[in-house]
Amino acid sequence: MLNGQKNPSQCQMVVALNMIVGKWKPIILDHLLRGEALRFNELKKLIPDITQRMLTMHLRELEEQDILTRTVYPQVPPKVEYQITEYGMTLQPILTTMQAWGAKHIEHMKEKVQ
Amino acid sequence: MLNGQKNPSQCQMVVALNMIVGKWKPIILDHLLRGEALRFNELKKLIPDITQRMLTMHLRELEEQDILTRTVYPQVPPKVEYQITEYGMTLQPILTTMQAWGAKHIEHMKEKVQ
DNA sequence: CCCATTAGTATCCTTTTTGATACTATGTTT
DNA sequence: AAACATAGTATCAAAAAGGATACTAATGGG
Repeated sequence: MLNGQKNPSQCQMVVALNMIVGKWKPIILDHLLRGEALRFNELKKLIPDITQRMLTMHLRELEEQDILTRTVYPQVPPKVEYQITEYGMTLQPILTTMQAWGAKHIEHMKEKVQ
Repeated sequence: MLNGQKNPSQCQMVVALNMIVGKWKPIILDHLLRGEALRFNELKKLIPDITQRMLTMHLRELEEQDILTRTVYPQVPPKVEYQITEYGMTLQPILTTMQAWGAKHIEHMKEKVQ
């Protein structure tokens, strides 16, 4: 399972992990994985506590990694749409697996407390 | 898929993610998921570039989350063994899914460069 | 008595990540 | 002419993560 363990960034798991780590990235991905294009401000409203700066940064990183597309409509005021790519959709199994595990883990923690 | 999106830490995906993020955590988990108990120094040798500090910190976090057990043998020099728990084993699907995706992504990146 | 061994701690420092806040461009509307 | 809307930047500050290095305890062996 491990390859290149000298530097973690050569490890296949870590390569995958790096696509989804970032304080708000899984949440952004989750919204976009529903398939519809979303404007910057729509995402901002869906994720109220994110700062514009972090939203921009995460979106730019995901764009650079072919996970989403950024489409600028030459209008004023500006309109910019973000949409998941086909390649980005391949991340779905990772997020789904994590979501299922996370749900169970929340139960696990409740038991521990009692 | 999203629940509690106000604070990312309430999101099920993020809960799962938090178990495996940390520079060396997936690598530690990968070694322990093979099932055998490993001593501190054995892990250190398997992961040469990790510092003792980070190894200790990651192991303690994983222990606290019921992912592994820490067994101290009262000997001198000390012997401490770390072993994955049954609960920790349930992380396997996440890591396997990520590993498969990571492998494909490395190919994807190669194509992009050429 | 001194050294080696193991599994750590303690301290300080650097890097990375995230946050707060203010600012910008530019057409449209009032 | 001023205000508004959108999608950002820029700058500085704070917090979190990680790294470097030195130190420790206890005992067995030489």
